[in-house]
Amino acid sequence: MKIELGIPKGTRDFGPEQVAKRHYIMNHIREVFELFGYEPIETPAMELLSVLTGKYGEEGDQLLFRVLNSGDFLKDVSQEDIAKGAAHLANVICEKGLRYDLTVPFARYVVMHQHELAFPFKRYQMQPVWRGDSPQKGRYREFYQCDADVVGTDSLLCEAEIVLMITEVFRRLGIEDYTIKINHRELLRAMSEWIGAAGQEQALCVAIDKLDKIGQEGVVRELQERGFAQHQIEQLLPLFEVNGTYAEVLKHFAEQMKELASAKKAIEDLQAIQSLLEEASGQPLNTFPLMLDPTLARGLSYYTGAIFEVKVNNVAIGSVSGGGRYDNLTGTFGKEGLTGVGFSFGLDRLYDVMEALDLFPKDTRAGVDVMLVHFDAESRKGVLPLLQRLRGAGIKAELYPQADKIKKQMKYANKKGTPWVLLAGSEELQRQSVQLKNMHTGEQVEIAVDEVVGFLKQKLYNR
RNA sequence: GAGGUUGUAGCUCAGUUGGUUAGAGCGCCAGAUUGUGGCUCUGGAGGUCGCGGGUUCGAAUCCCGUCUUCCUCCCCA
Repeated sequence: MKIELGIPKGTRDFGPEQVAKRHYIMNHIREVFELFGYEPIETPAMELLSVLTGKYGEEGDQLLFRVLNSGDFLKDVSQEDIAKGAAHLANVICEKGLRYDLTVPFARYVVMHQHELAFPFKRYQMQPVWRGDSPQKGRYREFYQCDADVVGTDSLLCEAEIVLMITEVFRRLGIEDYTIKINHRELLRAMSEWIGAAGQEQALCVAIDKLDKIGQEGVVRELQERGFAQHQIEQLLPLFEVNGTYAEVLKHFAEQMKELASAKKAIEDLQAIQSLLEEASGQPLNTFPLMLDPTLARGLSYYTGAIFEVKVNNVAIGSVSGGGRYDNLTGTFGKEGLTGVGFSFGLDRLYDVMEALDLFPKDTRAGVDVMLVHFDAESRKGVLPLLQRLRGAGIKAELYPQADKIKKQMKYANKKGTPWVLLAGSEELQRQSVQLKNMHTGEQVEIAVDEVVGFLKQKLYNR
């Protein structure tokens, strides 16, 4: 019987080469997170739907993958439930779902473990998340987020350090041309108040967020469709023509909206972030690729303060990182008064960016340094002690396991990109020596068994 | 959720207005080279043309459905 092979839509397999590259990115991110004092945690792939729902806005809830209850999931279903439709029924027969991001599970974790934690609590987390939207470029149904959050402090130093972490990770990865966009939810609120549309900032955000995609005319049309009056739109438009440096944009808004409390809060925060960033780094703000973008909105509904998004320039992939401050995410889990801020790298998009810009080093693959070829049972036995000596010395080594022809063994090593091959037949073993062949250059030397470790160490580490 | 696109050998793709036995390159296997990969030469294996139905004497080709791929919108990492 032949079964149909495949993997679910929007998921992918990763081969050794891809995994090596993914680890390369994750290792750099991990190092930077730890450098800034964040500690790792992990949480389950599944969360209770009661934890997940209602945190991501309406759209987000629809993109949740639900997990069917085990056993007889129909036993408590009534005709009434069925009549109420699929959306209702899903809540009856599913009580678990795959996590949609790492921030909400983190908030849940903090509340559940609050007595064990030292606040401010700084954690990082690199795990897959799942979203049920249709796959396309840079968009997957299963992808990894590399998330760093701190809860229990409203210090804007955290925001400044997020900028520092982003720039440090990008520096290490070799990504040079990128933009960190920053905005503030209160500034968006101020804008909606300013045009007399208080409470409609959600609709406003969705429309103006598209400015760079559909242009000003498109945004006007979008705003009209969403029920904004002509005079409101006209009042709004000049705000987006403001461009210039972070400080200039900030100054513009400070002058325009000084009488609004919401604007005041946003402006104070953004100014504080600027000076903290300058003080922490010892560099003026213009050395950072930071842009104050009043049209940046971000859909996740739990953000309340500064929001971030990072875009790599000249690569057609969506944002590779995003985040922001959320004032009361733990409140819904019963722990009031905890404010948090965090951000996340999208590993898979970073991977796509690195690939597009050809930024991966050539030797990320985790193969062995040397493969031992054997000729027969006798020579295999003779070479086995050497295998362990190599490994003992920290040299990655393997012995081709079965009795195939030399040609086939060599081919195997070549295909895996193994840089060195060690051959030892009865003649060499009798002389207490082996043949070492460099697979890149084709050069081969005969060398005493006792000198192999030293020789390879020198060749491998003194390049 | 809306629109478009793709599917033929392991991979990348040809395949004419529907017409004999569906092709190429790369890869794979074997040999040239019985203790040496990568280059070269020779030979070989490998396909239910995504799946289901329909039109036709005849379908990879036309029609319908379905799944899948990739892309755009929405939204996001």
